[in-house]
Amino acid sequence: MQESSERLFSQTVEDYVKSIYLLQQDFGSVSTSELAKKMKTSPAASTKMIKHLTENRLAVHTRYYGVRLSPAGEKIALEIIRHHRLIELYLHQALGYEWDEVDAEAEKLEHHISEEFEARIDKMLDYPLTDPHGDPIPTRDGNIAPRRGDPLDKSEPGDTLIILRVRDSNPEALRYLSHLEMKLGTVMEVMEKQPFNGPMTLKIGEKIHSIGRELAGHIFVERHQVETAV
Amino acid sequence: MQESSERLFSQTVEDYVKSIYLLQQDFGSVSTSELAKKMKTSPAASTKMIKHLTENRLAVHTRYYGVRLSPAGEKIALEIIRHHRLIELYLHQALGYEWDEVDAEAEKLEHHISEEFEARIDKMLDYPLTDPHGDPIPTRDGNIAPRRGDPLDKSEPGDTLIILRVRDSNPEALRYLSHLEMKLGTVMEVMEKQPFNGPMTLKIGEKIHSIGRELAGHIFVERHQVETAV
DNA sequence: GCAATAATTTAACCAGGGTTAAATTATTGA
DNA sequence: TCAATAATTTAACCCTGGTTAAATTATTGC
Repeated sequence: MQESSERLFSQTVEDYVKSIYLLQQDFGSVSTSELAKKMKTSPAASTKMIKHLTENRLAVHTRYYGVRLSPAGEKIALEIIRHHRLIELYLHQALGYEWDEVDAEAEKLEHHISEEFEARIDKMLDYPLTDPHGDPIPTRDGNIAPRRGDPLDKSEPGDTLIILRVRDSNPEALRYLSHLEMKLGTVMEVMEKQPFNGPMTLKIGEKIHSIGRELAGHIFVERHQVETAV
Repeated sequence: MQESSERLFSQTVEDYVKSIYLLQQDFGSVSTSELAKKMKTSPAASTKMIKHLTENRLAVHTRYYGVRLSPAGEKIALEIIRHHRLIELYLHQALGYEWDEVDAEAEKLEHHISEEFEARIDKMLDYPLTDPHGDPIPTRDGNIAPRRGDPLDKSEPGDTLIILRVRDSNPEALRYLSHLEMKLGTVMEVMEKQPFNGPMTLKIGEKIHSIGRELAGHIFVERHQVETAV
């Protein structure tokens, strides 16, 4: 297919750059095999693309070590991520998608909307700051707020917490969380934390739930200020 | 890039099939060069794709004569056209796009929406029958109503007409028509038709407008039944 | 310190969808 | 009818983004 007239880099390049961005924010730099795994291709394909990105000054690579985006690469990543998160929120707010359904749809659309479309949904959503999973939406000029919250599995019994963000990677997990009434803004108290990486017991409203440590690591929380009477 | 898991044919194939459909509805069968022109590629590329479509039983080709879609090809074309026209209408109704802006945006999105998305906007628009240019929207099971209206340049002075459909191909023309208050449903009377392919004079409300014969050929109308008192 | 293992890179290849140039077939007008 | 022209097809090529297999480099355990 012929490349769109207004796009500078192919959809494939956009996808790789976005993936590097998301991986490097957790690990600083990204290995060939991590990238290959995320892109569902062979390490050889990953190596080739890294070379290509480096030649186009979108990334900096240290052989046998890893890759990082250059400022130019980061700019592109943030544009795509902005599209992705705006679309996710739009699907949720305007079309009634659940938070576990938005990622897959946004994944396809993010490369194909115009600046016009971006501007219109941004306005319609009243210039939102976060997507349906609590991730920050980059601004049009390429700024992004830090991700909020600490992993729930680091909290201790007695803590009263509010959910600020969840990992968007696993739709099943998201559906399970909805089912437990755990959503953005939900307030809960940590009751117990079983040893040997065992489950955590949480009090949500009047209900008690128990969730595994791994799932807890996908939920990001902050201490909740208990409201005080005047 | 890797092909999407749920799509059977590439976006390029989808685009060619759609173009063949649109061309063949005017001319019965489509020549290599017509197709190449529409796709903005070389005739050689067009020939190759025609061969590919034929091998995949999406089209039937007679060498040095032309190509037609098979029923399977037509089915794919109608799916894409359904996407296209639903998206156009959605952009118009839900996001305030003008009728001259919707085509370009829909052109890109039509290949990347899910069945889910299609179903949701279809419902939101209350199962519409036509797009913002008056073209019929195919049903989900692949039926399509005939295109309505006859070209305005075939009408004669004295005719009272209603606009049912316009060619969507030229955004500038569409903008010009809006500017003259000529939209779907607009009623007008033909006052004059200059000889030698000269302009037509039209009465719209209390205003008189004159438009060229070629533009008139892009407007499709039907005799308007004058409302009679009870 | 070095052999075994794991990760990375290179090499050789493939398919899709483009290109231009040359060859072929149809069509048309004298 | 037949030469000139126009359209179409074929051939040879390119680029992107994949693959697998082989070669190279790092890392780790003894």
